[in-house]
Amino acid sequence: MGEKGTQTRVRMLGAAQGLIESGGYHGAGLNQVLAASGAPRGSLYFHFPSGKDQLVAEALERAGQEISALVRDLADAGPDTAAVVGSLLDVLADRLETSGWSKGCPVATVALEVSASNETLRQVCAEVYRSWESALEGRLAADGHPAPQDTATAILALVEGALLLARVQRSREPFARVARAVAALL
Amino acid sequence: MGEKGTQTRVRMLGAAQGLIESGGYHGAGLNQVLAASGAPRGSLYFHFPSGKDQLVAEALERAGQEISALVRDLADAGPDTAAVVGSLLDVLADRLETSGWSKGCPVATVALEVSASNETLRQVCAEVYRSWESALEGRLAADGHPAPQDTATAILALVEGALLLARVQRSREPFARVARAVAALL
DNA sequence: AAAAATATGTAGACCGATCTATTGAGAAAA
DNA sequence: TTTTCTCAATAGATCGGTCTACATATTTTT
Repeated sequence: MGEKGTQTRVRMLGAAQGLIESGGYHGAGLNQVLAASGAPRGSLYFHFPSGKDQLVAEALERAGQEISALVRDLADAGPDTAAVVGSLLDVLADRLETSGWSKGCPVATVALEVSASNETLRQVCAEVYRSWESALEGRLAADGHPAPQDTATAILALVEGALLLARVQRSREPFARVARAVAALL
Repeated sequence: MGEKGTQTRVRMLGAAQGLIESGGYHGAGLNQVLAASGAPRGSLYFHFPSGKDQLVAEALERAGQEISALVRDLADAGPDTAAVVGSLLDVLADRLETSGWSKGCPVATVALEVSASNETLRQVCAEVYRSWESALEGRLAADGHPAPQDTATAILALVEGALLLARVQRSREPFARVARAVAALL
């Protein structure tokens, strides 16, 4: 794989990631991905021989790793779990608002869209959530928290719920309320 | 509106509701709605002159009212909020599992799909969530709970998060964990 | 070092399928 | 008879995917 090839590939993945995040699987039409990345149609099937599903799967994995890295960074920096989750909510709320309420959870939309119709992509999404959950659980266990597994799942559910509600209502309010609830929970 | 007309209309709404719930906006193709309801193409545009968006909007409102009624019934029956939320989670988990992991939140998928591209439907979804939230808040306030607003939003976020995670992972486990977290929260 | 051969990408025309929407004739109900 | 509603044919756009020709590197051969 030459230099130019990788560049095009990365551009296409980035374009797909952005479109998926704001409009899900069906919101990321191949024509739009191509237009956004400036690549012609043939290049897509050169770099992603299995077509759209392969492109979407790789874009989801990339997005998943980005959030994982974010959680890891915050987890290393924060004094305790409560502070970590607090700043995670802040970062996500900022990201959502500054994007014009279009960038919420990068996998939730696809997860719900395809969970009943595309087993491969469903598993990709499940794996992403699993990795986030275990990152949270690790930090909770390190803090000596009782029931780290239950709490990690609950925090993930709260964050996903907040992302959904805030996006639909176009308001940071759900984040603020959830943050206070998390403080009470931990 | 005659008897036969209403029947067709209701059948179409029901078909749309089911398809939307398992595959979202794009999962509910008009051909599928028509096939599932046994109605011809022309009838759809007779009963829903504004086309697909009107059909989807009414289906979402119907689904919203069904869940509102469920929450209201449970809220009237349960001894306290913790018990109410517990049985709500049970009912939703049963519904999800028995449907083959296809019936989660009836509005979440559409909400995420269209929140950046269809202002009308976005507002319909926002209104549905608002009504559920206020139903929860009412029960919390009646129980004399401190910060009923924060807690209602947090519970709704938890429930939505659990529906998402359980559906993607095809497991009741997220419900069980969230239920224990809710018990700790209340 | 020059030339030939091979691998790596680019480029867009084109295909069948599917999508939502429109139309108008005619059956059923009031 | 007039309104209500059904029914299928059809339109036009867009979808994901395939195909072949072409350009640009990289390697091999002479």
